[in-house]
Amino acid sequence: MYEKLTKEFFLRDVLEVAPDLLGKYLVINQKKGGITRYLITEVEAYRGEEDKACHASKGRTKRTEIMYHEGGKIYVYLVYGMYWMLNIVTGEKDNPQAVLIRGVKNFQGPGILSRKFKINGSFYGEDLSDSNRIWIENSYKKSDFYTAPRIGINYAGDEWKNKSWRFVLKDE
DNA sequence: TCAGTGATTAGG
DNA sequence: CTAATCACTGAG
Repeated sequence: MYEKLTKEFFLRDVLEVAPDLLGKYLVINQKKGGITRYLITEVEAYRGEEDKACHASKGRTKRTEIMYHEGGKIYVYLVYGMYWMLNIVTGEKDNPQAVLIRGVKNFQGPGILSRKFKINGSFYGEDLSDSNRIWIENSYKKSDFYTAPRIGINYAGDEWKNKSWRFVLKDE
């Protein structure tokens, strides 16, 4: 049986946690349909107030508050009036970072992923190591991945737009 | 390519 | 209160 990841896993820097999440399992427990596991295939890192693509670059607000907590919590928000984005807060307290779950096996795209899993605002702040409806499980397979620029952040300016902070699992 | 869609944010 | 913005998707 796989092990649920504990808080320590998420307390590291987002650039360590993000690639480490590839090949692990996102586990969703829905009342109807029961427990399902999905292989994480694509993620992006958003790192600190200086990262112009990170929501925390605009400082601490009600929405970004959770990113200032210590790692292991869920950060969700609605974009374009339709799509919930699923993020995992990483790093130490007062160091705003998060990993966007951009794709799982058979479900590429963060919007449709959340629609399928019925992720919504009620997941905001949920603790991944202490939740009965969403968590991450370890896997022992070696994950080969490549990196690429993040998507949908043209507003961030060249320096941040061009960083290869998107991590994609190979051969999936 | 481009519009739908509504929470969030800054500003008056 | 107003108006702009937006870590997306699916249709054409």
